[in-house]
Amino acid sequence: MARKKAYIEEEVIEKAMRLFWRNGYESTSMQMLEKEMGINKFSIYSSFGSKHGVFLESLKSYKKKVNSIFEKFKNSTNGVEGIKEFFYDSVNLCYQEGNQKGCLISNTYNEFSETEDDLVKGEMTSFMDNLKTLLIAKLRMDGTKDEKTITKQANFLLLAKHGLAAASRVNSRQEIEDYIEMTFKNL
Amino acid sequence: MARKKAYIEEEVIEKAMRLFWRNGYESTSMQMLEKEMGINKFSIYSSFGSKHGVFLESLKSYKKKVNSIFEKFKNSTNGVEGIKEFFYDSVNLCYQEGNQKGCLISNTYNEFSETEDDLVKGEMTSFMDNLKTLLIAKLRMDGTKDEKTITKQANFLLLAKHGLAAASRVNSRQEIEDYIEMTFKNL
DNA sequence: CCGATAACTAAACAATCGTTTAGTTATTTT
DNA sequence: AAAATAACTAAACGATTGTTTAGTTATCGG
Repeated sequence: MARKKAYIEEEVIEKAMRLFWRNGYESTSMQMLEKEMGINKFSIYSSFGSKHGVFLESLKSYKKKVNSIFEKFKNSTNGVEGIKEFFYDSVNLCYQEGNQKGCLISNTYNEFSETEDDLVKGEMTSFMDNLKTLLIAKLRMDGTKDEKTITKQANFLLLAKHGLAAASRVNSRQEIEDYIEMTFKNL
Repeated sequence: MARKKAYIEEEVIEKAMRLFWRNGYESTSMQMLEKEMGINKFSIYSSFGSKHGVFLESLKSYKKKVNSIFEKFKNSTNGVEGIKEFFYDSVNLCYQEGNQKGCLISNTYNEFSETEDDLVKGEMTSFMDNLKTLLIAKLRMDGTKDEKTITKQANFLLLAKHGLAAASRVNSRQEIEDYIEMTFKNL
């Protein structure tokens, strides 16, 4: 052993994540990352290998935030009402600290949809698949719908969720909440 | 007068627009524009001044496409049913030529939301304002709703439209159409 | 306390970014 | 046909991109 790291990797990734969240991948430069993370380029590269590596770790860091919301959602036994609560929780994350950065997952989905970055894309699709499975499970809870409407409503909600995330970059929180209410009025 | 231009500005901008539509502003380089537009950097700069100028013209070119859809929408006397048709028309544009590039306006809205580019942002907000005015006018047509619900439904539809545009980058056309049907089921 | 080693600083890397400029080619007008 | 002029080609611009590397500093185990 020799000299110790003067930073904690989890902490600097959290900061990097916030930068990517706000600006996206392409518009965030190593220079900006250096400044925001508070460490030298060398340290960034020795810890995460590349800018791409920093981004991948940032995605994981964001997913941790989302996971606690997912966990609550998973444990809910309220059916459709539970989905609605989950939507509210997700929106709250988008407006954290008064910011309007949208959802990092959705932002990334959009930015990378025309690329061939399989690593990032893999993270995206696995996320969406998990969400869909969860939605279907919750929709089944009410016990009144047939499988066909459940599939349809799950797709609907998945798309609404993605739309919400996109809209939370440009719409006010009030508009978003109105939208959620309207969406769940007849499910 | 001397030598004539070997290209038509409208035509090369149409090509540039398709590139921005697919990749966004930041990820599209002058090199790519040269290749796609089929003209030299010099010609691009002498015609449009800068990359930013090319983008602004591209936005206008896209708006022309949208305007024909708007025009039809404007002339519709079908109220909510007319809005639904408008949504379908808009989605068709997003899936033009079998592509899945979303809507250039929405894509731009997302990409530029954290910038301070007032020119681009101006184009965006004016677009959204026009759409909202139109939506309200159409919602009034049915004559059964009070102003409060009209405002609420207009906001809802505006957000749904934006969400649809975002989703059309990653979702299948069938999913999008299901979403539209579900959205209009109770308006 | 000393040699080993890992983390740091800072400078440089090649490549690419958007932009400009010098030099050549083609068209128009006199 | 010659002079004028605008559009072309192509090379270079400085700045910035992501990445690497050489040299220094700090901390560890022996």
